[in-house]
Amino acid sequence: MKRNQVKEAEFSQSNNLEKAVPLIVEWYQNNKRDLPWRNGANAYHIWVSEIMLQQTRVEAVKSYYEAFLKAFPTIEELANAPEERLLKLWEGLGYYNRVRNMQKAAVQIVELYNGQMPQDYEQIKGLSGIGNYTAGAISSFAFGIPKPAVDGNVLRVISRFHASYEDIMKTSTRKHIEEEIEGIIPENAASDFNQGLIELGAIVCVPNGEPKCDICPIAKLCKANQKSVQMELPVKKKAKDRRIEKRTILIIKDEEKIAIQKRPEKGLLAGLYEFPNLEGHLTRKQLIEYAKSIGMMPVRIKKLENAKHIFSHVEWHMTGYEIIVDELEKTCRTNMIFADKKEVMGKYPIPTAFSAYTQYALSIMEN
DNA sequence: AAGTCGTGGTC
DNA sequence: TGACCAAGACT
Repeated sequence: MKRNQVKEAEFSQSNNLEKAVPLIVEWYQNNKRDLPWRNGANAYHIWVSEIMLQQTRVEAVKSYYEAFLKAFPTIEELANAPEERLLKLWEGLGYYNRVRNMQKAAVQIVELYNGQMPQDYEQIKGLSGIGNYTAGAISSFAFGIPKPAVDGNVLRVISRFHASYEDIMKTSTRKHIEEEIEGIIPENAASDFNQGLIELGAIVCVPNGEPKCDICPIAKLCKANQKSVQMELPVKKKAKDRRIEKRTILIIKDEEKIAIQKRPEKGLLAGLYEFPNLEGHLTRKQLIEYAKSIGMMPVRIKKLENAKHIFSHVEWHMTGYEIIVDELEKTCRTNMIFADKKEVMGKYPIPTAFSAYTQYALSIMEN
């Protein structure tokens, strides 16, 4: 296709989407959900919500959002928080680098922008953990800056709107859609338009099951609706298979405390805490061998239930043992930490992956 | 460009 | 049950 024909095609598509703009804005103003982060337009609050919402459902975010802002009411307080406290507040939300990057950005904001979110798209995008989508969301939601905020909802809505079979996982597809939106985003309603597009994807042009075209404000303009191909779209290359890892989890306990340890600073669940664990499914014999090697004095060993945890790209198939030892802290030659029940619950961030064993550990500890 | 990085809901 | 999916960013 020649250059002028490409331009013409883009123009005719944009022209059609342009007709939808006022419909989306009006629909959003009349149909938006009442969500905690939609009270006012506080840039910090919007930022926190957008980071939490990345790859995460609204219902899961709500309670974390409230607790996080209560703990850190200002960007400066976030910048000064101990990492362990941050991670404890993020415990169970997943993608823990999000909160570490958010703190890095908070430090940048304190040092460069006097503790206030800059009101400039490029400066916002320059902050840690803020990519194209989140920069556009903060810029437009908080400040009305007319930049696109293209997330998974928008990709789905637009690819259906044009009945486009471009793979939405490709960088090039997202770029095309961002450019198209940049061309038609209304200067005086950037926030409502961007949020409307997202909200439309969230509650009308839904990802699971049949989209609700009967209540969609732009159904008449939608190519997928006209051609009845909504369920085929968007096109998304399927994820590759997960690898399986076998692990043996150890609940090592003396009369009052349980052993935990800090995970490495990089990689899966970086910087969080875990129960000591070993690769593979160990036999009782191997376990006793291991206990001896670190100077542990096992009094009793009990096999625990198996558990499985599924991550995006790996599965843990776990088995566990409870090991009762004598004088834990005096005999163990490791970097383990010995925590009481209160500390396991309220201080150390322990990911959900271990939940079966965390529950068991808590059940056998005294208050 | 493709792999990494969590968890819980849905069909 | 298992596969897919969710307001992505980083390397």
